Order: sequence, then C-alpha cells, then structure tokens
Amino acid sequence: MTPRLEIALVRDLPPFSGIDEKSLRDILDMARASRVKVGERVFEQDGEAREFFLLLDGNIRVVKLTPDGEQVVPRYISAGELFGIARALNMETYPASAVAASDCVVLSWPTAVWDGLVAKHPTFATNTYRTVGKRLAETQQQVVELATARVEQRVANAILKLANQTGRRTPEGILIDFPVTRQDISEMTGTTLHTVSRLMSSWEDLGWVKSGLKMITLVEGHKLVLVANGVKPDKR
Amino acid sequence: MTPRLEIALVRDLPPFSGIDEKSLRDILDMARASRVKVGERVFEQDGEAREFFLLLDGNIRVVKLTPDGEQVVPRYISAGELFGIARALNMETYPASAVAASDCVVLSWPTAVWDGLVAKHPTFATNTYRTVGKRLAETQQQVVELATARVEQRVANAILKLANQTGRRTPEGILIDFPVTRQDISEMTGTTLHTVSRLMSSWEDLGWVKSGLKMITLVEGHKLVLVANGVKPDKR
DNA sequence: CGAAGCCTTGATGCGCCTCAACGTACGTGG
DNA sequence: CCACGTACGTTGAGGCGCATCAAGGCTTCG
Repeated sequence: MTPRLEIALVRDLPPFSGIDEKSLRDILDMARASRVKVGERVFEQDGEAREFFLLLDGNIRVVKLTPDGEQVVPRYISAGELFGIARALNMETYPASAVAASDCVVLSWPTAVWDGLVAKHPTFATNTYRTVGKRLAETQQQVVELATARVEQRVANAILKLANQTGRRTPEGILIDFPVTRQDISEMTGTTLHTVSRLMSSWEDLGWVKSGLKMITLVEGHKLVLVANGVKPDKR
Repeated sequence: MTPRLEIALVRDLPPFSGIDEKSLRDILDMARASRVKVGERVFEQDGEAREFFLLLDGNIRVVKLTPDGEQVVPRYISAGELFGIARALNMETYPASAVAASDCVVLSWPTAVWDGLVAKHPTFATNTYRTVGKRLAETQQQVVELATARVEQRVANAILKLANQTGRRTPEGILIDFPVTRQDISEMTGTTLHTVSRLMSSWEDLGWVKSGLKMITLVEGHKLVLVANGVKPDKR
C-alpha cells in the first residue's frame, strides 16, 4: 500500500489556506500523487473531466486548439495551483489540454469527490472560487490586451508574467525556470515565432534580456515594463 | 411599502431553475427592483461590489476601460442573466462597468446576503457557478479568436453572437433588438469603427445583412457563418 | 555523426489602422 | 415646425506593423 501523503506538502499552499490539519488529512487521503514527464499530457481538451488536480512541482502549459489546428496558450500553471477544475463550474469536459512544460508532480482527485469535499470543507470551496475569479479576471485582461495592445507590448508582458510567476534569481537576472521556446511565447500572444525572435533579439542587443535555447533571463525588467505599457523608446 | 415581487417574473429563468417556490419567495424578498434608462450605468469598474444583479428586461453592455482610455466590450448581458456577481468569486470590486444598452429593469441584492443565500439554497449556488463556468469558457474562446482570427471573422462572429442572444425574427430577417453602433461592434472585436463600417457595407451590398442607424438585421446568417469560419468567398 | 528541433535574419506584401472629409438621421429648442 | 447641432455612418488615400515566404546556422540527442 502507498504511504500517506505528507500534510506538509500542501499545508502552506493558497488553495488550502485556513484549513485545519484534520480536514487537510481528510482531503489528502482522497488524493493520488503522480509524476508527469515533460511533454506528457495531464488531460486532453474536450475529454471527460474525471479528475481535478493540484500541481505540487513543475510547470503546466494550458493549451487550446483551434478548429483549424492552431494552438493558443491562455496560461501557465505553476507549483501550488489547482488546475483542471472544470467540475467546480459544473462542466463535464476540460476546456483545454494540460501539457507538462517541465517534469511535474501532481495530486489528483476523482471528480466524484468534489461535491462532498466542498460541502464538508467550505473554506476549500471559498479558496477555489477565489482562484476561479482570479483566472476569469486574468483572462478578461488578456482579451483587453489582445484587443488593444501591439505585439511588442504583448510579448513584453508575456515574458514579464512568466518571470513573475516562476522566475528564479540568478547573478545575471531573473531566469524563467523551465524551457520556453519562441513558439510558446508566440502562442501566448497571438503572433508568430518570427516576430517574437526579432523582438527578443533586439532586446538582447539592448541588454534587457539574455536568451538561449529554450531559456530566457530577464536582465532589466523595468525596461520591459515600459515596452509593455506602450512607451516608445526615446523618440529624439 | 413596496409590493412583493412576483415569483412568476423569475420562476422560469435559468438562474432559478430547480428551485422550489418557497425558496424563490425567500430569495425574492431580499431583492429590490429598479429601472435603468439607456446609457445609464448600473455599476462602475473598480467600484466596491455592494450588490449583485439579475437583468429582468433590456440589455446590458459590459465595458472595460484600458489605462490609456480605450474601451473593450467583453460581453453583452441579456434578459434573464445574472451579472455583477463579483462576490460569488470573492472579489471586492467589479472588474468592469455595466451600461444599459437599452432601457432595463434589474433586480438587485445586497452583496451581504450572498453567503447566506448560497448556504440556504445550494441549487442557486450551483446554477450560478455554472454561469460563471460558461462565461469563463466564452472569455477564453474570445482570447483564441482574437489571437488567431482575422478582423473579418471576428466581426462576423460578433454579429452572429448578438443575433443569437437577442435576435428577433422579422420579415426581413433576424433583427438585433437594441441599438448597436459600428463603434460598439469594433469594441467587441478589437478593431476600428471604420473597418466595421466597410465590412458591413460590403455585406449589405451582397444582401447578407441590412443595417441602418444603430440597427442591424441579419438576412443570410449562414453566409456570415462562413465568413466567421474563415471561408474565403469563392476563389475562382 | 546525422537528423531533428530550435533560432535568426532578410525580402516582400497585404491587412488593417490612421487621417481626413463629407453625408445623413436624430432630437432639441427657438 | 423648421433650423441647427450633434452623433452616427460612409468612403477614400496612404502607410505601417506584422505575417508570410525563404534560407541558413546552431544545439542537442539518439
């Protein structure tokens, strides 16, 4: 038999804030831990939502496929976040696919336990709905951005978001701590890998970022913030 | 004292489906009805979320303002829908403004009653979260569209959505039943009123729509569906 | 060591924004 | 009821931002 999951793993994560240890034990005992290797999928768009998940370690890329085969990446999930919670919103299928952007450790619960879980642990329900609210707000913010900002601004913003979410301090600057390709960025921002490449090259020339293969380091974040806000570089 | 609100007003609306009449009475007794004239605002972006609302009649335009003063319209609310339900997601302020697109009748509840209400009437909570789920899915769909579809497709789609939501059959075709300007459409699709005007003129020449001042009638919906799906008009 | 995946950089063109000007319906007050 | 002002709509000309097409270099891994 598998060992019990450690409460310490999740106790301090936002989804479980304010929940006492006994309840936590109860919740954890319904979960199953598993590993997902980079590139593997946790679940598939339009697939039946049989489980919901908590990301313990790693990074998940959420991917939507359009009818004509293009990909859009509406968000990245990082450690400590719930995902695949279609069931919380009474949906029967996942609205997008979830791909491991790096090696991951996830907890999963059968969807069937959801109703009992929120009934028994209202704090957990509250926390979850707060998360949903944040995601809805973020998504609407994306709509606004796509509708009004130029590519340059959107790409700068995407890099800043990634750096904030999963950045690690290094001597060089803030390193985005999992493999990200130019194509990934383009799918987050509704542009092409070519345009992203050109932009990043120009920023690298200016010394604002450092980038290599699947690797981005933010050197002068504040400069990118200006770009993201549509400030034109010094028009003399 | 004001008369009690009629249960018949809301009994058959989706947010109240599956709720017995006694509970309905209870819920309704906490509500207040009011009228909002076209152009007036029900609530303001970033304002404190003191109430949540149900639209009984009319149409509400949801508007987001960008830092640099541009407007984006992420959705329209039509009769029978809840709106301003920030509180359901533990948010303290409204993420957008709500403007009456036509004369409206709305019910409103003080935010303070929310928690008691969902506790006492779980069916209502479930219905609400289903709505939230649908909106999140729609919003993500918008992101995909803005990221991948050309203006032409997006505008066609916006008109189709409006026609589906609030269209009224007339001898000419399906009439969008409240005033919509070219600018409104452009703010829904992230383009300019000029481009919308040009597109609609060309569709009018083809006989696919009829349009006048603040008025749009869909004559050949299936043609617009093709445009929305990116089918190029007959390339021989 | 070769192949596949990732990145870069140029050339070209077009979709759509921007700027500009004018036409048209509405409603408001004299 | 007509005259005017205002808001809405149309249409043209011009140009820029970014996609598209094309070619080649670099890294990683089997």
